[in-house]
Amino acid sequence: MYRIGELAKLCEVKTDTLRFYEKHGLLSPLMRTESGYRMYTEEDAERLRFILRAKAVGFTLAEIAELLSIDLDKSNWACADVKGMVDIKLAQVSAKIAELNHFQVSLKRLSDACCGGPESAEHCSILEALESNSAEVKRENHTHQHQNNPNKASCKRKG
Amino acid sequence: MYRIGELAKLCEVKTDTLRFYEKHGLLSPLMRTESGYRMYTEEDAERLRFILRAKAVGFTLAEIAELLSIDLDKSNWACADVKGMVDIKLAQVSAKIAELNHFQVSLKRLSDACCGGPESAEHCSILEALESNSAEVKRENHTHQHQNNPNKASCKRKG
DNA sequence: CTTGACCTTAGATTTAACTCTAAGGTTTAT
DNA sequence: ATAAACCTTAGAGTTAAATCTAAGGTCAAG
Repeated sequence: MYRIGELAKLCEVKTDTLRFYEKHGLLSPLMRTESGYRMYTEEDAERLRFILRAKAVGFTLAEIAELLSIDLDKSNWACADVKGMVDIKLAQVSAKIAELNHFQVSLKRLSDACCGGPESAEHCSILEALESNSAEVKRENHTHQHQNNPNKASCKRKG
Repeated sequence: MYRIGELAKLCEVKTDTLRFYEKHGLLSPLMRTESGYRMYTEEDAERLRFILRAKAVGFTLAEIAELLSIDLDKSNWACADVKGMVDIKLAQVSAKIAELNHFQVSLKRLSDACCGGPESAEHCSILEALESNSAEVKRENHTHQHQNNPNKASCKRKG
């Protein structure tokens, strides 16, 4: 039997989080001491680990609540139901990755076009790309290069 | 000159969004009609497009506000400053992608281990994986296969 | 002159998952 | 017996970016 702080430490979460999970119906200790302290059993700890594992693969708490209720009533559910949830989540995750890949490609293109030097941003390719409609990002061509920093890669490049 | 609804339609955002951007200092039309209607200039429209382009590469509104203020005062900023912001965002995006890739791999593994059929979830590999500590996901081996659905791929696989 | 589409404001609500605060009761170690 | 470390509750705050609501003013057409 664990007190809330003990279970929290054991599973590396905050006590706040355990109370939050209780308030949202994910994990409610069956027992309380006379003075009202929550007492968690090993079974409660297992349930918490289930929650944390499900979180670790990307499920939201609402989805985890559903998974938990299925888990407690397995015989009335089919593999198709469970796999369905996983596959929906997989599709969501893949969609988010696709969006972020888009961001990543665009950001990389912006970053690569900019010299990143001490030159004034007056001709910064990044700002120009954000100002203009074009999908393409133009390389900088600083007409007034700084005399200092001779070791820095020049922003003048062919193209 | 555009009224708020016109600019909103032009740029495919809601009027609420434009008022929200104004409240947060991103886009404030210089003019109002006598009756108080916002009147946006072409310059305002360009500024909105800047905002939308920056959003499209993943910047938050707070970051976009910073980019806009740099853009209005370019000569006092260096390329390094601008590129720095892009590179920080790139790192954040890459980190998020890495996390989601982790989710994706785990979910795929869970999905692949489950037959997804009408079999009872009592021996569902996905639930078992969430219940147990092991990183590995075991394939299902339904001892009581359903007699119907003979066309469905069997959950019995070697391994 | 009235209907409908548009505009104004301030402020509340949404989503997700906590995180924190205040005010107080309990347990344990010294 | 008292201080430290723990626990309780209800409820507010956080983050981001809108989105919605209520109550009302403006404008063009018929």
